[in-house]
Amino acid sequence: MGVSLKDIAERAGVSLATVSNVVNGYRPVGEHTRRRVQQAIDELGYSPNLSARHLRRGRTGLIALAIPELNNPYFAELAEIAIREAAGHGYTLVMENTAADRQAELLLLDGSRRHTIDGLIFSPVRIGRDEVLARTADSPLVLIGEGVYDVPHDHIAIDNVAASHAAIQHLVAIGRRRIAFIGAASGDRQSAHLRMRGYREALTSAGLPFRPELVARTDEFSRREGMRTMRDLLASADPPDAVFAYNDLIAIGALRALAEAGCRVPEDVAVVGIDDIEEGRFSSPTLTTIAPDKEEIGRLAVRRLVARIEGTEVAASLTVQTPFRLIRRESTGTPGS
Amino acid sequence: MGVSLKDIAERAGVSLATVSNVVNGYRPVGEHTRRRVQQAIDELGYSPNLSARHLRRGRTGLIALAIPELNNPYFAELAEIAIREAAGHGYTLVMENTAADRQAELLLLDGSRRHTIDGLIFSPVRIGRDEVLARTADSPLVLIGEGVYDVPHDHIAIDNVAASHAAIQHLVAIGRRRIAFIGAASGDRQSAHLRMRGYREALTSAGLPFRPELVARTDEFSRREGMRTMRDLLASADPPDAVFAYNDLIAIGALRALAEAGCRVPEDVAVVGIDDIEEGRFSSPTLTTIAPDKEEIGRLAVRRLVARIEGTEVAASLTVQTPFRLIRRESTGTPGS
DNA sequence: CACCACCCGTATAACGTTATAGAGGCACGG
DNA sequence: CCGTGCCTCTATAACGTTATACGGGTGGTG
Repeated sequence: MGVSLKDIAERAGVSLATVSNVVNGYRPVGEHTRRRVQQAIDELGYSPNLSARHLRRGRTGLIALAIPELNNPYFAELAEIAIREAAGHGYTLVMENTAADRQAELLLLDGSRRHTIDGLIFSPVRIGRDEVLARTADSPLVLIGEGVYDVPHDHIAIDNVAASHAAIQHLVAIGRRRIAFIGAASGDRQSAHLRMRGYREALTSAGLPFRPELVARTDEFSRREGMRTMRDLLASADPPDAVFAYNDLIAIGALRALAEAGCRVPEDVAVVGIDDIEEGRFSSPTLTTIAPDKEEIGRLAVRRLVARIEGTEVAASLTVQTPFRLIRRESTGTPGS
Repeated sequence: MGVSLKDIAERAGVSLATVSNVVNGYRPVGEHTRRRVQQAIDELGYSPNLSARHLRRGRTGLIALAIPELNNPYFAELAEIAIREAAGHGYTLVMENTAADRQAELLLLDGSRRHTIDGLIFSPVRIGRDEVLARTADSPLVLIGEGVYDVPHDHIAIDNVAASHAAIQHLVAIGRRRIAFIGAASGDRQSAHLRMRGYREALTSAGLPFRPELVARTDEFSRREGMRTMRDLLASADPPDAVFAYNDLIAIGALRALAEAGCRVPEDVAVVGIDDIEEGRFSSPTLTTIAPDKEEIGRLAVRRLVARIEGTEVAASLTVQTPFRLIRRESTGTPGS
């Protein structure tokens, strides 16, 4: 069915290798023959068979982006950026959904795609340093998001502890004293621990007490869980006057619970999230958030992975902390008002 | 680097072909040798090289899902379903973002992935029947979303006209008379025309006049545009008492504009969208919407594509209309209140 | 004029699979 | 005892590329 190099070669009256060289520009080809070959290519509508190319080259041209949930707009936005960047480097990006499942993460880390992909960009949730070190697959790995350190792989993340500090400081600055944290998690969710640590440290440095009853644990980082836990907090003996949420989705769930309970935001309860998803710019009230530089994270992750795959980058593994900034919106009171 | 069939064959003391047969189960293999081969596979940790397999089989194992925007939660949710379904059939799904750009759509439809993918699931925005008919690529194509008809390809969509009817009927039923439509579009956006037609027809059958000044055109189907156009409508001489939006994103933008203007929803203005994205279940107010069966659309699209690829399905092309239902939420007043 | 260097092009061997044709052994019926 | 057929297994030819080694001209140089 397809037009192959052979067809082009016959038509142009040259050898296979020459056509290949015209296509790849790997070796110089004389002006005259190049013309003829190019013309044959155009006429027959040739495009290379990637399976064959990849077989020969030992690469597949595919890279995977493994994220815990596609439905989380943060990851959808990140994926869009990564797909674009990958295409720019001649790679196709495939998405892998780990659903924040430990088994799925282990499988992916170490093999399920072993011969399918040239490299992996991975946002781990459930696994840590030991599991990453135990990996046997030999394709390059770039980690995104915090939680795993001191491993021989490139790593791109924001400083979660510092981000939490910024959020809490902002809430303190607008006069809040009883600041809750929604999104603490059980054992293996590393980044939840880091954001929690930042929360706790920032409270201390602001001279505020840490109150365990103001920390809400969630099973997942979803709107639903944000709503559920916010309701619980409101029903407690001494409800908070501010909420710092693990991410924007939880924050939006919290906003919903607050609206249902008839609480005014930010007057009664102020809310801050992390991620700066588009949704938070249009919610009522709009959501104050810590905005990571998604563009930078997505592009950098792809670039470093590609560099490793192609052997351009041989330096030791690198950890990059990308910048973030606080974006004030209505949920903590706009600067003007 | 990789372990190949050859390595397994040597270790197990059998031929290449036998190992291949054990792996694929294509031909029966004796119990004894099967054991030995399987053991060798386990010991050496073999996994097949997909590039080679695909080259040989003439298929890549990749299918593409081309959508206008990954950032639109509707498509993100659909993508997640399709990825899962594809994996279940042994295919890897790659996402293609057309950004609702005509050139990008044409390119994709007809070649950019010609040798990369076995089939394409396509949600066209800018192209119509003629362009689809002019396609030269020979891989199967499944269309999703409305707008292109009478082409020799499977096609899965909801009935946009009927969906619009349902939305308008609901608004009429709760007593609205001045119903606006946000999301009309210029020339080539087929589904916008269909939803607009349903809007117009439903008005007529409800005995309401069609008022051009209540139709708002948007450049894209985004929250931002929903907000902008809603503002314009509110500023007009005789603002609407209800809004039917092309999709939930626009509806959410409209909700935001209404909130900023101090309008009560649904008392002053009721709002209905289409898509049933998660976001609309947590917005304030929650959003009444027409819910397509995304699970069905995503799964069916993949299944039919795979059937075409593998030649299982040889029947003439089929158009399937998947069900939808109206979900009443706060933005049109809950049934109880 | 012989030699080397160079440029442009060719022939060919991989890459790891799978499908096809066929070889060897064994049982069975004639 | 031989042909026939089945059941396992093997040898091998593709699939479409790219990389390597090589050949045949041309021009410059000693």
